[in-house]
Amino acid sequence: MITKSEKTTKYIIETVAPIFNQKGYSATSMSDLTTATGLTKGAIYGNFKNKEELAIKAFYFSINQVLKGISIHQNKNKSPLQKLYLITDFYKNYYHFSKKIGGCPILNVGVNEKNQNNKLHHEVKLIINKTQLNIAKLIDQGKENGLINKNIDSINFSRRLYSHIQGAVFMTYTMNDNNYLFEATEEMNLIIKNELERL
Amino acid sequence: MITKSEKTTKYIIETVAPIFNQKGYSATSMSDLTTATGLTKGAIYGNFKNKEELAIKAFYFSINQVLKGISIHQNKNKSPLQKLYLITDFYKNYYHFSKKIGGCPILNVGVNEKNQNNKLHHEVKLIINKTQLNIAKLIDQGKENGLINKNIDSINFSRRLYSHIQGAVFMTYTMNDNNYLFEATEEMNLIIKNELERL
DNA sequence: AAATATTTATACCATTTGGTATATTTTATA
DNA sequence: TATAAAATATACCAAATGGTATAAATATTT
Repeated sequence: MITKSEKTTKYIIETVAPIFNQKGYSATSMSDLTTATGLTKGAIYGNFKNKEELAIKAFYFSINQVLKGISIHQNKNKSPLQKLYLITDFYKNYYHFSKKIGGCPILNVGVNEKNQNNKLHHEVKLIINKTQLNIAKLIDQGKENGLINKNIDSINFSRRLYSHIQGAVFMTYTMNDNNYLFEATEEMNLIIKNELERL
Repeated sequence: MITKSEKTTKYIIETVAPIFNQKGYSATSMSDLTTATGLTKGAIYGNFKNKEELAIKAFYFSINQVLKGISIHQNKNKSPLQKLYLITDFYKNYYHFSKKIGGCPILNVGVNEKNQNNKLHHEVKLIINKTQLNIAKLIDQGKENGLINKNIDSINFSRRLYSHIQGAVFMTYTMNDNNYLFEATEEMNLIIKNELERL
């Protein structure tokens, strides 16, 4: 059964996540959260230990939105090689996608919480490592299927790809210019084709 | 003649710049600044209109440290093509370099002040545009010298290069792993060689 | 429907925030 | 060295900060 507080807990997290994502942990005040939710501090502190706990849960909510988005997009094809292309394709629309959740949580928390909130920053590192490993796994599967060049260092390629993507995300956001993501997608697709694909 | 306040003004900016760079504008408090400088609020507000004005001057100080670093490094060679390689080479040591000034001011302000301090965010956009234009100019000079392929779209290539660099800067900082910058430098050098250089 | 448990609102707390008016000290000028 | 000017320190301000104790209201159970 779903209790009342479970519902409000969920409601708070969902309403608050984009705010934390936009402003960062320390720049987001409790009053930001009460006005956004329409609730009082009593309600918030009744469901969360403190601001930090709420921020971490909100971060996980935002991250899951992104991961779900990627996952759904990837399911459009079963081939591991095509799944790689679907990743770069997902990021083509990432500016529009992530705007709805207050920006890219990985970029924002990665930069904002470095030397600030260590717990949050720890979480973002875990997510990045996990994502990179998933990409590397795809490459390994492609090798087994004979679609991807066996000489490729999977984890190294995955790191390069991820770094490339995040660079374009940063530029697109900072310059408010979608083209960085478009250009990077094209470039990455070429790299995948030239370096990964087995002729 | 150099007045007393000009000296303290400079001292304040230099001491305070890495703090703003690390923590961001809103997370840096006046008390952070007084304890770091050993001065009182009276001294600071005697030399700066408010926290924002100081933050902007501090940002410019940090940025100039980076631009100076690049400039000095570039002066090692006169060829525009070699100057491009010297840019990527500069970023090989950028983690160590920028740590001394509290991180990469472009990355930090670009992300931190998006939707926060508009003045600061405006400044970072100007710097990025300026830097990208400078890279494009180098490419154009290389074309004139006959060293660089004339079919290259200079500004497009410059944007890609810059995006690539910032991605590696983000990853290196967030993951506390220098290798992202090393790997990106290698990759960029190859791209320059394969796409830009005229055989 | 009454009693109990859960959830939310209210009112408060000490501390910190950015900023200012003024007193004090330090520096430059006469 | 006395005096004027500039720079810094002190003491304060209202507003906002994260957090809490408790009262009120809402659900749940009996």
